[in-house]
Amino acid sequence: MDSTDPRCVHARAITTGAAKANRAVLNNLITLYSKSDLRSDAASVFRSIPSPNVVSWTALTSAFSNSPLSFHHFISMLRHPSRILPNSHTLTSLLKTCATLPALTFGAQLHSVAVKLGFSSELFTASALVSLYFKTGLSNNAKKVFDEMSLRDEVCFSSVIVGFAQNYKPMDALSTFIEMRRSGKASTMVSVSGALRAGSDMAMLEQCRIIHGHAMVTGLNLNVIVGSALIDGYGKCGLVGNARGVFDELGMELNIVGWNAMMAGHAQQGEHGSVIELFTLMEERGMVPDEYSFLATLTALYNAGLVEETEIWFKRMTEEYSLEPCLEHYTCLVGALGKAGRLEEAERIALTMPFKPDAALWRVLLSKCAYHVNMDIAWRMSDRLLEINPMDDSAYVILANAYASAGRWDEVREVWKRMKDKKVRKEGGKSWIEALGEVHVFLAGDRRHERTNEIYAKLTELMEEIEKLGYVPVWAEMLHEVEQKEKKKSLWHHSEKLALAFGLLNGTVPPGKALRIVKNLRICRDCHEAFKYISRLVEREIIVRDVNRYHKFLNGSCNCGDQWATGGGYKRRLRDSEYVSPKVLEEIEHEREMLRLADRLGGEMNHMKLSEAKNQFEEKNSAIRQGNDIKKLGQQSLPETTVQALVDSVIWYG
DNA sequence: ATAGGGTTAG
Repeated sequence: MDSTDPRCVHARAITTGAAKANRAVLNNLITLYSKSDLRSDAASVFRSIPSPNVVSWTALTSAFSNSPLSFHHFISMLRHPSRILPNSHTLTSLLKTCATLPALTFGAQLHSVAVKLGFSSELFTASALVSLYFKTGLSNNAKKVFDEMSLRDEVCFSSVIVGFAQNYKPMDALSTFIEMRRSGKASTMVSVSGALRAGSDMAMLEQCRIIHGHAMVTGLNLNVIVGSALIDGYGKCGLVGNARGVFDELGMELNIVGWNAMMAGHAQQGEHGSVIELFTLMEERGMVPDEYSFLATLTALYNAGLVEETEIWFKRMTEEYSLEPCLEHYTCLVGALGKAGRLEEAERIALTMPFKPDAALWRVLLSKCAYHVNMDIAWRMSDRLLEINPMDDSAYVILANAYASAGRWDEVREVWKRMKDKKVRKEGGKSWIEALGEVHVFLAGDRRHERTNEIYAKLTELMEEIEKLGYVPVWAEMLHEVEQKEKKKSLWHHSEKLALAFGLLNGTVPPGKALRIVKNLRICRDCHEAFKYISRLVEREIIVRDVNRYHKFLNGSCNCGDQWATGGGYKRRLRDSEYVSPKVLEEIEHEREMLRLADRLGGEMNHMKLSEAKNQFEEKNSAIRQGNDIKKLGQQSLPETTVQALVDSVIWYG
C-alpha cells in the first residue's frame, strides 16, 4: 500500500489519534475514500463521526453523487435530531446529481430550498441549477437563473453555452460565447467546444473557421475535446479535408470520440471506403470500435445504397463485437432492406426490434414503400407515422409524391384532400446560404430579400441556359393539371434555387469559392438535376447539405451518384429557431475583430479579476443571506413542509 | 474541510 492510499491515510490518522480528535480529518477522509471509488468505506468513516456537521454530511452526499442514494443521505441529514441546515456546497453537489440522473422534480425542490436559504444566485449553486435546467430541456429556466447571477465566471458561462447548444439554440449559444468574451472571461475547452458545436449544428463554416482560429491563438486547438469538436464541426460543414487536418495534427492524442467524428464526417459524404479504412486503422491502433463507430459505418454504407454490406456490418456489430444496436442502427438496416424492396421483412424487424419505432424510422420505411410504389404497405406506414404525430405532413407528402410518380392523379388529389381536411400543413422548403460571413435564408417563392429582382433575373437566366445544355425539368412529383408554364415557375422558385442564384450574384460568394447551401428538407429532384447542369455551366462547385446528406455538384455530376432518396443514419435537425438572422452575424463579424484583439492582449489578467470580484460578491451575498426568511426567523432547520416536499419528490428516484 | 461546465449521435 502506498502512502497516498486512503486506507493508509486512515490507518495513520487512527494510530496518531488524529481521527479521534479531529472531525475535519474524518471529513477529509470521506472525500479521500470517495475519490478512490471506495464509497462504502467513505460511509463507514461517516458513521464513525460522533456528531457529524454539515461538512460531514455534504462529504457523504457527494460520495454518493450521481446516485439517488445521495438524496436519501440528504433527507437523513434534514431529519437528524441535530437539525442541520444545508449550505451552498450541499445544495450544489445535490443539484449536480439531479442534472446527471436527471431528477428534475427533486431538483426543483432543491431550487426552492436554495431560494429560501439565499443561495440561488450564488456562483456555484446557480451554475449547477443552470446545468440542471438545460439538461432537462428547460432553457428558459436556465436562462432566468443565469440572468439573476451577479457574478459569472467562465464555468457558468460555459454551462450556458453548452446548454444552449444542446438544446438546439445555436444562435443563443454563440451570442453567449460573444458575451463571455466581451466580459473578459477566458475561453476554455468547454466553452470553445460548445461554440463549435453550435456553429456546426447550423453547418456554419465561417463560424467554425473563426472559432478554429481562436482556438489556435489560445492553444486550445491541441486539446482533445476541442479537437474532436473541430473534427465534428468541419465534418458537418462538409470540409472533410479540414477535419482530416485536425485529425492528423492530434494523432495519437485522440480518443475514440475524435475517431468516430472523423468517420462520421466521411459518412455524411457517402465516402464509405474512407469510413471502412478508418475503422480498420482504428482497430490496428488497439482501439475498440463502439456503437458510434458502427453508426458511422452503417450510415455510410446505407447512404451509398450498399444493402448487403449494411446487413453484414449490422450483423458484425452484434455477433463479433457484442454491441447492442440502438434505434438509429436499426433505422439504417430497415432503410437498406426497404431500399432493396424487402419491405415486409423491414417492417417485421421494425416491429420486433427491442425499441419502439420512432417517426423517423416509419418515415424511412414509408419513403421506401413509395419508391417501390407498394402503396398497401405505404398506407400502413403512413398510419403508423400519424399515430405518433397526427400533424406529421410527411405522412401525406410522401404518399402523394409516390402516387404522382406513378401517374395516379386521382389518388394524389385524394391524399391532398385528406391532408387539407385534417388541417395538416406541408412544411415549406427553406434554404440558407453563407456569403461573406452572413447567412441568407430563402423560402420557396420568397421575395423578401433586398436583392430579389436580381435573384429572380439570375435564376431565369440560369434555367434558360441549362435548358440549352439539355436539362429537362423533373416534375414527376407535381400535379399534372397545373399549366406547363406554372409548373416550371413553381419548380424554379424552390428555396434552394433562390439561394443558389443569390450566391452567383456579384458581391456574394467570391468567384472560385464553392457555393454552400443548407436545406431543411431533402433536396428536390428537379433542383438536384438542375444543379448538376448549373455546376457545369458556371464552372463552380455547389455543395448542398440537405436533411440526409451532402451533395457535391461538380462539372455536371453529383457525388451522391443520384442516391439521393435515402434517409436514416445521421440527420441534420433543423428548426425554425436555428435560422440565422444576418443581424446576429454582424455581431460575430465584430467578434472576429475583438477576438483578434483579445488574443493579442492575452488572458492572464482574468483570474485576478475573478478572485477580486468573488470577494466583493461574498460580502454582498452574506448581507443577502442575513436578510432571508429562515435566518431572520432564527430557525435552525428547514420548515417541516419543505422537508416533506423533498421527501415526497425523492420517491420518484427510488 | 464539503461544491459547478466537456467532445461523437439525437
